[in-house]
Amino acid sequence: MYYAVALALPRTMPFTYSFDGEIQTGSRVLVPLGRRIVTGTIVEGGVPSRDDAREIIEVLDVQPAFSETMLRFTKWVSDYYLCSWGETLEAALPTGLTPSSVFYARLLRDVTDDELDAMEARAPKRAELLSVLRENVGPLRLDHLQKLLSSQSIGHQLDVLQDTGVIEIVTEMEKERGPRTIRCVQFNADQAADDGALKDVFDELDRRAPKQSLALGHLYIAHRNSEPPIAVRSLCSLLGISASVVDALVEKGLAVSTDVPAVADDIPFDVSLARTDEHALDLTPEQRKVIDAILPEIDREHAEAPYQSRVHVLQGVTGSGKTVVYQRLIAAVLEKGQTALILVPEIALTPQLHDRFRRVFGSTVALLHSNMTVGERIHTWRRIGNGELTIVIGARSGVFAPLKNVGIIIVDEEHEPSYKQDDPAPRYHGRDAAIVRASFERCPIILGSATPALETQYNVSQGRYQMHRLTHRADEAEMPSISFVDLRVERKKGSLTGTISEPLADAIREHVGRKEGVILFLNRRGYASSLQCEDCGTAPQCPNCDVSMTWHKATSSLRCHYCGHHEPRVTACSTCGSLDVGEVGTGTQRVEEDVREILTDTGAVIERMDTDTMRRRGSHRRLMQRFYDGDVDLIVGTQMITKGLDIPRVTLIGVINADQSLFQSDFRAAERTAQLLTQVAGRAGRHRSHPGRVIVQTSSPEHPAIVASYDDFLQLELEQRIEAGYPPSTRFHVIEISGRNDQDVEHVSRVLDRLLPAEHPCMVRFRPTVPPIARIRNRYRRIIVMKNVRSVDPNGSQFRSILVAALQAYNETHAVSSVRVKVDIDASGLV
DNA sequence: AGCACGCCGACT
DNA sequence: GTCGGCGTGCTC
Repeated sequence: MYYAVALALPRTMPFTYSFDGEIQTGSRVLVPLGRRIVTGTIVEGGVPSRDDAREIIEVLDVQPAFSETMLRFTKWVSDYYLCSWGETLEAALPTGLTPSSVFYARLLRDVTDDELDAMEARAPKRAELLSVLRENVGPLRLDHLQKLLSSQSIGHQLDVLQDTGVIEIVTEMEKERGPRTIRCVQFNADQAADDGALKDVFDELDRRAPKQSLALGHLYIAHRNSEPPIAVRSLCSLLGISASVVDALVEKGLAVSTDVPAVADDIPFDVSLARTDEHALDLTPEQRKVIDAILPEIDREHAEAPYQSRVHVLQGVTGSGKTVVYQRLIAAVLEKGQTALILVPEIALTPQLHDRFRRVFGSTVALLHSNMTVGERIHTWRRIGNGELTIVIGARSGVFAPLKNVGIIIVDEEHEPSYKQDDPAPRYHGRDAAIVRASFERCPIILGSATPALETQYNVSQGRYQMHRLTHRADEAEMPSISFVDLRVERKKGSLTGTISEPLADAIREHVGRKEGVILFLNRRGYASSLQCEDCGTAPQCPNCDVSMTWHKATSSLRCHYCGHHEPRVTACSTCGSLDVGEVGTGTQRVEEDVREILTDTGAVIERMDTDTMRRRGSHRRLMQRFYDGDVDLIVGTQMITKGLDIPRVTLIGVINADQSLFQSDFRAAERTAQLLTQVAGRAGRHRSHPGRVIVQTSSPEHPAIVASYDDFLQLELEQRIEAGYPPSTRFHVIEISGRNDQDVEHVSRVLDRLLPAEHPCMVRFRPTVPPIARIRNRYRRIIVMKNVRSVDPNGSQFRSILVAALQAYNETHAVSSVRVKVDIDASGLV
């Protein structure tokens, strides 16, 4: 029997393998690939035979990892975003469920010092390899060995050593890691059968090993009270004993130890930041209306005519109670025995959301996020697959959660750019993929946001999506008052304290003086400033990328955001040698210093929140807690601050420079700016007793993205986009060509330029250009921008066949492997 | 994507 | 001979 197996190789069709037996479609299998062993997925059985077909080594699943629906869905993603099916299937599986082979080197005999010395002269590399291997006891992983020798390739040396019989290469499979476990102990119940024997045991222990007696006594009482096994660590710290005491009890058979899966996401957050028992809360009339509109789609009978999945948009101002609407609808879905999928942009930043769902739905809520360990993720994924967990809250990749019988999908903050994946294939959009999944699942989908994306708003106006609005805050708090400070005027007056104008400074003092919470928001991508020579204007550049490096004062280092390169502070300008190198630009660190100056001697506690300070697990949550409790007066932060922040104490929000995200060479810059400002303003003034205030500093107080209402802005922006031929009137795609050698890259860009038709009614295509960042990670770049005109080519099929034909022609006849060609469908706009 | 294979130039 | 540094082509 021959099977089509999808492998995570770029632009390849599934491979054919043989197997003596039946395997269900969607199962993961281990197959040989060259000299490696990799995990693939059975996508079809009973395919035509091939002479060169090799045999499937092992079937990894009893129950297929992918359902029929998920196979069709992942196939759609691969076709739409132009990658191989195997790449999408790999992205859909948690890391760790796609084991592959690992190679080890093992020393076969002793190597003497003399032998090594002799080798040193002729083959230094080989000698070094052997000596490293000799130092280590046992086999050494080849990738580890390569790192130890800091070498690109050690293949040749290994071959020679293997041929001469000094070493052997062992192949092993990566072991699949289970969930993180905690070692627990409990009393061995068999011992309790006979009270007399038990007493003897304790008497003996009291004489010989009092600590063991103490521990056993504790375990015995726990056992009598039918308590669950206790963690060894807790027992030890409780009784002040060491783990060896417990080991001894286990050794004697008096106690049993078990490994219990640890639950990762139970970092307690004990304040109920909002309503505690929201499920019992009365709904506002607006909420009621939305629920009533969507509920019939959930309550419909299966027997009814095939249901066409509907897309609902829920536009609700901050605090209008979107979450409650989600919860009510999900409750209805669960009642029918179905499951629910919730996508959020960045889970690590929205712990409250999880708390709120946990409170209502208990332990059936699964969280999938990047901070989980491999084991935790696998454990959760399995429990979702077997129906133990019925509600999934996940980031972008959560769209691939193995839920069965999905009854509703919710994409919260649907406008967030982070839903678009851009580096490893598939370069999919989480929201758009979710809409497609909903249609495969035949269930309704809700796109929620206070500031819907322009595309979404456009689809509403075209009648494709159904709009629902929540215009009032559920807590009946008033909307904050917004005022603008013209930075141009303030600058002329000379009234700025660094980055902060006098009106904002006054407001900060006033609100902090009243012990109310203040947030200062910096809306720029990135978070640090850079250095610049004051004589010639040169800024230190990254050696690998054509960008200026950012200046991190705390570590006194320069860093590149694109490749991660970092180096210590430069003392002199690399171009003119001047020693006057100063800081430019505004980062949170800079703003923090300015605030400290303004609040000197007030004893105010000021904290910073950006990717730098929030790297550690749980630090975001802890800072929020302190802010909530009033232990922190003011937070300076980046966009991160707009997420999941729900703190009544906050009565003043200052936007340091609203223009900073406005003038970027990207067609979504204005939209993003308007969204950020609307979102951040919504964070103020949560209670009637504390009216909120928002102060926006800007140099363009006339720009609609800054001063207009969000809905008005969308209207204006839509006209401009249509005029310029940008989404939503077109689909925006980018081909990126990159490589080490600029000439090769240039050559390939010309080849592609030739292969793609210059003109076609269904598209507007640009000639290859050098992007604003001409080099990243030492690779030179070109881009070809293409706009697929929707009015001519409604479903994009015309454009698709043109593009696929060009790429195929390139790969078959012109491909240069030193140059990489990547296609970004529905690109974000940042090139 | 990995990885082997082959070719070249440098060094010894 | 050794070694590193590419570019090229293949993996059922």
